[in-house]
Amino acid sequence: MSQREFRLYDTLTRSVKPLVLAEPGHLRFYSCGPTVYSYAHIGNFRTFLTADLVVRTAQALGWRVSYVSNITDVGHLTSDDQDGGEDRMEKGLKSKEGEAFVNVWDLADYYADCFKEDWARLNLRRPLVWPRATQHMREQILAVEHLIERGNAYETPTGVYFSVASFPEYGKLSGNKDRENLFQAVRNVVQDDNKREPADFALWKKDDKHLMQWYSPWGWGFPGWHIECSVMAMQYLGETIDLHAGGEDLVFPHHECEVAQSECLTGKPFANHWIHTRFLQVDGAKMSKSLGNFFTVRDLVEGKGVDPLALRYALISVPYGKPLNFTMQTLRDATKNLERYRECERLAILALDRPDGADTIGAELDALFDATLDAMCDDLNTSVALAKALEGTGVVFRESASMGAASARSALRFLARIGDLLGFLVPRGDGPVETAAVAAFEDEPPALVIEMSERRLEAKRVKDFALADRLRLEIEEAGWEVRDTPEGPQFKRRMVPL
RNA sequence: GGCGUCGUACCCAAGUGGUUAAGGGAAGGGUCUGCAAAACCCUCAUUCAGCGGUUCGAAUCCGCUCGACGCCUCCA
Repeated sequence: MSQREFRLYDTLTRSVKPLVLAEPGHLRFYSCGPTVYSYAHIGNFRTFLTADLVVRTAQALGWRVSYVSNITDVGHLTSDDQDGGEDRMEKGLKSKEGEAFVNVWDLADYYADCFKEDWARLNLRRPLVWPRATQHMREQILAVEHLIERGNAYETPTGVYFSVASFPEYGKLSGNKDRENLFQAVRNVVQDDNKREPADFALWKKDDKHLMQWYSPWGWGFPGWHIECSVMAMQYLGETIDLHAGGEDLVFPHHECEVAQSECLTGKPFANHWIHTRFLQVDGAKMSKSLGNFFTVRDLVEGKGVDPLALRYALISVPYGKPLNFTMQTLRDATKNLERYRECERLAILALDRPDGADTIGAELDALFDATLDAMCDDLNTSVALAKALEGTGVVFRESASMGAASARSALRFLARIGDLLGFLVPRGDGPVETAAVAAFEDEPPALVIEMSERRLEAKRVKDFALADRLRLEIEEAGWEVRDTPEGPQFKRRMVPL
């Protein structure tokens, strides 16, 4: 369909290079998802949005996409670790919010459901599967057995460990190649004297006291953190995948360890291309609960009345490879732009009823869509993509007064394509974002507001403008804005001051 | 200690060797409007943290200085 190359920065080779598919036209893509011990925050979602934009761009190129995004529901602790490490799921259960759950399984299910809800709110594409670690225990145990058979892993009194020395390429992804540095880097984590090398990491932890445990050839216990992704990626996508994604923190140790395990299991490259999303900051600092700058999607949407699609727009406004400093101003800017698209769409829909006329904007809009897609293919340059897409609204607005139905159809087609590619526009009447929060921005105002509006219209008719203005203020106090248009009053939910 | 990123207007931000330094937000002026809102038009960096260097030519390459930040530890 398209001759375009999809270029992405590759962590492994530290360069921007075209995404090469093992099977032409079919992208096999694995993205590391969250651990469901609490609500996912907007930083998590920045990473998932990167994956979403990869999927959308690939689809715009006409590729078939096999997209897998896991859910980690085993609470790996300070993982490779000593017994003092605290399990995150367990910690979640002991926390204040955790009191509501009967056990860690219940907790995991709850947070996984919330995660999917937030996923839908931000209009992320659903993956082919959402595999969960607990549902692939057998495969993980088999993988560990194979690694022992191949001499890449060994059993100790506390578990089964991967021998880093058995895989000379260990460190190729993160650059942690230097032995001394590597030992230095892991010095605090690894305090198991039975390990052959400090950098060796756990494939299986023996623990018959753990809240989540399974029976294995090594007795009761639970799997190491890294093995689940190796196993699930290979199960759903094959031994070599085209692209693997995650947050920048996962480069080491998680992805480094995935590479080691997977390549020792198959003797083949695990992933041909790796992308990592930079962390999001809030008000210039790392997001943390203690700084009070920690946001979840639901905090913003339910708590502050933020339009989830505006949140999406804000979160993709800076390319994934650069840090994004999220502020309320970011959100305001995004909201403003999104409103512009919605107004643009409204005018185009109105123009649909006019005579056809000549399509005066179709070609220009097609070119702008191409420019937008080009930007996305250039290492997901969302800043440029957003700029090009927004130019399209200007084209439509300039024509809007004289626009015939033919042009209107082109405008709507453009908006639909941009919506597909960037995901912040949802086709009317369509339901991928099936939440009340989104609906709230499109629904009718309450009867009281309608009634005030009618009184205001009457006041305007009799030219009692003082009364009309007073009524407008009252409507605003009720949380709505009125705009007078040739088609009658338009209502818009008043933006919550951020 | 190791690895890495960034510093462009009031704010966000593109641009990484060569026409007038994208775009958005905010701000100011104008058109339109009973007034607004939306939309449209105009204005808004001789300059890219600072200092040197390379080059015919640098925001873009090199060096130093200053400043901000991330990872290496559970983390997206």
